[in-house]
Amino acid sequence: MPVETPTYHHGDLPAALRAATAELIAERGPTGFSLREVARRAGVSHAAPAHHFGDSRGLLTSVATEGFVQLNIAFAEAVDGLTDPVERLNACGKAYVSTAVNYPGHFGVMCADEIINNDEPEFVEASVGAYLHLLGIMADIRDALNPELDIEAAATMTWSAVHGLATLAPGLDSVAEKTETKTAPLHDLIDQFTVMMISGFAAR
Amino acid sequence: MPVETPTYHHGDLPAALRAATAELIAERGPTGFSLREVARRAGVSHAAPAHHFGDSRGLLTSVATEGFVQLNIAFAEAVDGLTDPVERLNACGKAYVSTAVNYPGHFGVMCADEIINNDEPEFVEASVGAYLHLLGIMADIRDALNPELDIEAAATMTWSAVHGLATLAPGLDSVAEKTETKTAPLHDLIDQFTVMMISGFAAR
DNA sequence: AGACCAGGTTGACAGTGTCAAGATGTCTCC
DNA sequence: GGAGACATCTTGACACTGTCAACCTGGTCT
Repeated sequence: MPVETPTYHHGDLPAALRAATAELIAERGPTGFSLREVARRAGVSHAAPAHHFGDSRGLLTSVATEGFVQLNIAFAEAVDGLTDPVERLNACGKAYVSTAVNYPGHFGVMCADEIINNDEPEFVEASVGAYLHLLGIMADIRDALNPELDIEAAATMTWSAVHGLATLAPGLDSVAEKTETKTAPLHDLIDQFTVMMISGFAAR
Repeated sequence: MPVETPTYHHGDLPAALRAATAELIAERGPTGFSLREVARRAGVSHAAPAHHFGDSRGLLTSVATEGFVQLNIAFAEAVDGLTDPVERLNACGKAYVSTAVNYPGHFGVMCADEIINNDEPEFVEASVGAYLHLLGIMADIRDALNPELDIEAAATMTWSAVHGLATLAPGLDSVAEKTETKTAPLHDLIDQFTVMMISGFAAR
């Protein structure tokens, strides 16, 4: 996330545009996004965003980058003080889902490769950083539990599982209603998830 | 998926429109979808789709429904002849990812609650059917391995894991490139996934 | 034969992203 | 302090979009 220097006309228009974008996507989903609506909410003319972000992909990429930066912060806070790699993995899983739930607008574009410039340097740095963080935890787990663990595969599986959970989370209740079944709280699901993954990772 | 009776003007316009929609979404993603472009590809005027699907949500819902119907077929074919519940779960996981990869246009809208009418009866029937299929396998696994297994939680986790994998699959290679790591083939990942999940389900 | 209607077309409307051109405030340099 | 120079934002235009109303048109039924 680039730090924009406050400008004279508007306090910090780029930040305001990102906030409005996240808000709008949280309300209507990525397809409901509209550059003009964002400009309207930020109180500027329809062409103002172009001056900071080029086109709408640029703005969405900036929001996605901000989301990954936020995710990295959440990861760092989650593992703070934890030494046991298993606990660290669990904490990061919860942090991932929490971030997705708390920043739905950001999360909606973070993995939407179709609508962002996923080779923009700042975006690459933030997203790869998050992945490397997970990979580091996996390396610790390998060292502690199972020297033969394929850490890349384990990281991919963990990311997939948590990402899927975060993606489907908003619809889980509606499915439970239709099928007349129950849904466990997200928090508990992640705990069970971690237990399963870990027992799998340890099992060689 | 409703079976449309061939009409006199066009052979089977609804099916042609669904096919064009899936093709378009596969190319440009859900946000790149355009009703007029779909009509253009089907060789009809821009207002023709409305006659069959009401608005664009109706068309997208129909495509999503078709995707779930296809998924149910894939599930049925995958488990055909298999008696061991663990093998059935593994086969369904692969069928899920295969369907997502083979029908990217359909997959892109199947879980996109923001842009479809997810309470349309035909859609509910098809999507709930797929979930119930998974739930049935989980019940078999519970009976065979662990009577205390929470099958709803297990089903949610499995669906999340496989869905996440299917969602992230297109981007895995690009991530591997950026981080200079390796990515195992999808097929192998699912195998490892199943082993892990099963050992988790059986535990305790 | 005549009415009816599903299926499709045409034309209009407001809304969209993007581009070019103009306005306006702030900075630097002499 | 005045004058460019520049970043920032506005205005206006263009082609495109989804949706609606009005209009044809080929097939069906009584």
